[in-house]
Formats: sequence, structure tokens, C-alpha cells
Amino acid sequence: MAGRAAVPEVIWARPERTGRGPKPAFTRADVAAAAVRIADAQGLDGVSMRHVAAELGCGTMSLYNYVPRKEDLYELMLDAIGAEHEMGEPSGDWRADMLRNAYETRAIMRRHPWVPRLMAGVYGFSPNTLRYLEHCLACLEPLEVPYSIKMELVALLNGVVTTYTANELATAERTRSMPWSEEEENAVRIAYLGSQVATGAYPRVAAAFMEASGPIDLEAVFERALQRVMDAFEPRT
Amino acid sequence: MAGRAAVPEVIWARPERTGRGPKPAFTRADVAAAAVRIADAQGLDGVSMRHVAAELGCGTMSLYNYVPRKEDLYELMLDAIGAEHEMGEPSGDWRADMLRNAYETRAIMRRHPWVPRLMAGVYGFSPNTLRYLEHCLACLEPLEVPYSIKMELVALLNGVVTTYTANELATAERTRSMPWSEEEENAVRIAYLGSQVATGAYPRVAAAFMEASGPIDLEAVFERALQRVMDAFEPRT
DNA sequence: CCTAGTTACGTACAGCGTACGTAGTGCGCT
DNA sequence: AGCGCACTACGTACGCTGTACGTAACTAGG
Repeated sequence: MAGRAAVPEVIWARPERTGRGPKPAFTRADVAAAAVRIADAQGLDGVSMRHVAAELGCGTMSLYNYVPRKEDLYELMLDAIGAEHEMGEPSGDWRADMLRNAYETRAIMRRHPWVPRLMAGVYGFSPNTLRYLEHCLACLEPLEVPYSIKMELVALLNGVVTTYTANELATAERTRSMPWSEEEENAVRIAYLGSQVATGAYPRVAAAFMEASGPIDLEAVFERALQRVMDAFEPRT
Repeated sequence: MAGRAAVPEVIWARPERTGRGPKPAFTRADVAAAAVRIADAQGLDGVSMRHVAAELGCGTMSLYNYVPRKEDLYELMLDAIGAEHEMGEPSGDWRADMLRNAYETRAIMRRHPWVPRLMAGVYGFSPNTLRYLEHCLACLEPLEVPYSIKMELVALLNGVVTTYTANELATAERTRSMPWSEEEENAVRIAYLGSQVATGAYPRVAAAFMEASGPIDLEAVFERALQRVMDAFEPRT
């Protein structure tokens, strides 16, 4: 592979090993794991080709033998994350199973707060993404609607999980490289919000904040959203 | 403003002009507009401090008088986009109004394909975001549920719009800097998907693709998702 | 009026992705 | 068997990034 390809390429379609030449020092999984380790420890901005190479213990440019562009490294990372889904045998209760899947996805994202930011830029199926989709369809076997509708349900649920968890994690991931804490930043933002609401320019927003007595139960909000989406797909009795 | 602040700061809380010193050559809106113009024309990666400064016709470092960090430039851009919502008088039919809002949001994102990627990393309310939230609550006036539930509905609808449109736009925004077209890349990805499905390892995914006769009607899928979410919030009769 | 706070901006630096060239290795083919 | 080529490894170098810092010009408040 002398130069970079002038034609689109999916990294998963490229064989990991062709047989010719000295055998690679690492597997694709090694590379992905190293990148994930760095992202977990230092945030997504710590994932540079140089750092990942150093983590693996090889020269920077050697990385390009495994990954043609940095973007493909991102795809490797997302796929590695996808392997963390448990995907056990479906129970026969599709709502329970999908709820479990959603909570698991959220747990994975909390373990790897950089995932939402990565998902916004990358599109396409990877091996583990496909496995997860297959698993979801297996869980939805008892639901008697066409596959097209099942796909829409999976997409909708994943979308809800992603946006909810992304909002929860955005500040955490961002303040990582800042000299202040997540709590300090949130306090400042809430203070601004309060000052704006106090101007009276947003009466209904103000009323909404008045109505909320204590702190919001994010857990309950999350689960309610999922249940509502699933309600909408329950076949009419 | 000698050095950078060691304490969190919301750009909207910082006054645009304090009165002392020579008056700035541009307004905050000028800066935002220049950045948006570049992002529209060259993609989000074209938005560098140097390019934006050049677009404005000033030195690079002068930009830092208007925007303490690049991230704040992003917030300016998102706020500028928020101003494109029409926010007319609510009709009294909350479903029609919210549907209209959703379609408008999608239209805005299509006009500015970099918006989804930016939304993944930035959190917090800006003046126009607040205006939009207030507008949504105004549209939801006829819906007789507590404000907390209305907020959840707004969040859920916005989430759906964002994830659906993001998926639609991800490839477009990414292939912008590539030597190949969006169609070519999609073809390669679909070819890979087909080859994987053909292995038989994903029987249900295969069945789902078999079932789909023609190309998917993305428009119908989008609208169905919105309707379903709104269904779930309709008070039980 | 003076001076402190602001705008403007050139220079400089560390870090980034990656193009390119070279050296060494070992499988596949003749 | 052995030639040749595809592959691995990696150092160097280039253009680009965000932004810290220093300096000069300017203007409103005391």
C-alpha cells in the first residue's frame, strides 16, 4: 500500500493480513484497545496518532499500516465498544429485553464518555454494530410487526439513548481539559440561565422552572422516554 | 482581558462592549455570520481561527477579543443557527405546530450540515436556544400536562430530529474533504454490508433487507417517528 | 487631563495528520 | 531454489492548527 487510496474504502473490507511480508506486530484489536485506553484515560483529544503509537510501543507512522486514516481509527474504537454489549439469549419479553439493551448502551457510554461525540461524525455498520442489530432483532422476535418497523424502533430507541446520554456526558468530557470542574461549569451555566429567566423574557420557561420543586430525577426521565417510545410501537389492541 | 480566564465562563454572560477602549470593529453577530459562512462553504473543518479572521478581514489574534476560546465560536455559530427558526404565532393545534418545528429544524440542519456534529460536543442554552424553547412551550400550551412533561416532549422530539438528520447528513459532511463522492462512499459501504449479510451470520438482518422491496422512504420514516413520539404524549382518553 | 482597560495584531511554539522515502522481511511463483 | 514483490517499520518533513505573549494605538471614566 504505497499511497493513500483515491477511492472510498471500508476498513472492515480490507483484510487484516494478506500473507506477504513480515507479519504485523499487532492485531487490529490491539490498535483499537490502545486507542480506547487513551480515550478513557485522557479524553478523545488525547487520541492522536503519535499517542496511540506510543501506547502500542511503535513508531508513529507504523500505525498507518493498520489504519489508512485517523477516521478509521475512530471506526475501530466504536466497533471495539460495540463488543461490550452482552447480547444474551432473549427472554421472550421484548420490552424488558430492549430496556435492558438501552440501559446497557447507556452504561457503556458512561464508561466511555467520548462515544457520543464520535457517533455524531461516523456512519456505517461495523462487525459488532451488525451483531448488535441482529441481537436487537432477535429480542424483537415476539413483536408482531414487519421488520421495517422493527428497524425504526431500534433506531428510535438508540437515538433516545444517545441524545439523553450525550447531554449527560457532554460537560464531563469537555471539562476534562479545562482548569475547572464539571460542577463549576454547570453552576456558571445555571446562573446564566437563571439570570435570563429572571428578565421575564421567557415566561413559560420560567414557569417550567418554578414548577420543578427539587432536582430532576434524570433516571426516571430516561426510563419514561424509553417506555413512551416502546408504547408507540405496541400493536393496537 | 490580558490572559485567559481560569474560571468557567459563559460567553453570553460576557458583555459585548464595556465602554472603555476603542470600539470593536465587528459585532458578535458579524463573527458568528463569518464562521457560519465558512462552515457552509467549506465544511466545519474549514472553520479555523485564521480562516474566520481572514473572512472578517482582521488579524487572527484579533478574533480572541470577541471569543475567548474556539469552543465559544462554536456556541456563537449554534446560536446564530437558532435564529433561523420562524417562531410564528402558535395555531392552537400543538401537534401541527410541533411537527412544523421539527421539519423546520431539519431544514435548518440540511442548510447547515455541520450542525449535528457541533451539537454533539456543546451543551447549554444560548439566547436563541432559549427563545426556541419558549416558542415550543407556547406551541404546547393546548396540551394539558405539567411543564416537566412538556420539557420531556420537546427534548425527545429534538433528539429524534437530530439523530435522524445527523444520520442523513453524516456522509455528506464527511465526504466533503475526500476525493470521492458521497454516492461512491455509500455504494462501498452498502457493498460491504451486503457481503456481510450474505455470509448468513446475521439472519434477521438479512430477512429485514429481503423484506424491503424498494428504496426506503426516509421522509415517511421521519414523519412516522415524530407522530409516534407525539402519540406517546397524548393524554389518555 | 491622565491613566487604566481595551482593541489590534505580529511573532512564536507545541502539537497535529500525514506524504514520502528508505530499509528490511518473508511468502508466492517460476 | 531463489528471485521478486508486497508488505512492515519508521525517520523526516511540511503545512496546518489553537493560542500564549508582547507591544502599540486608542478612548472613556475619574
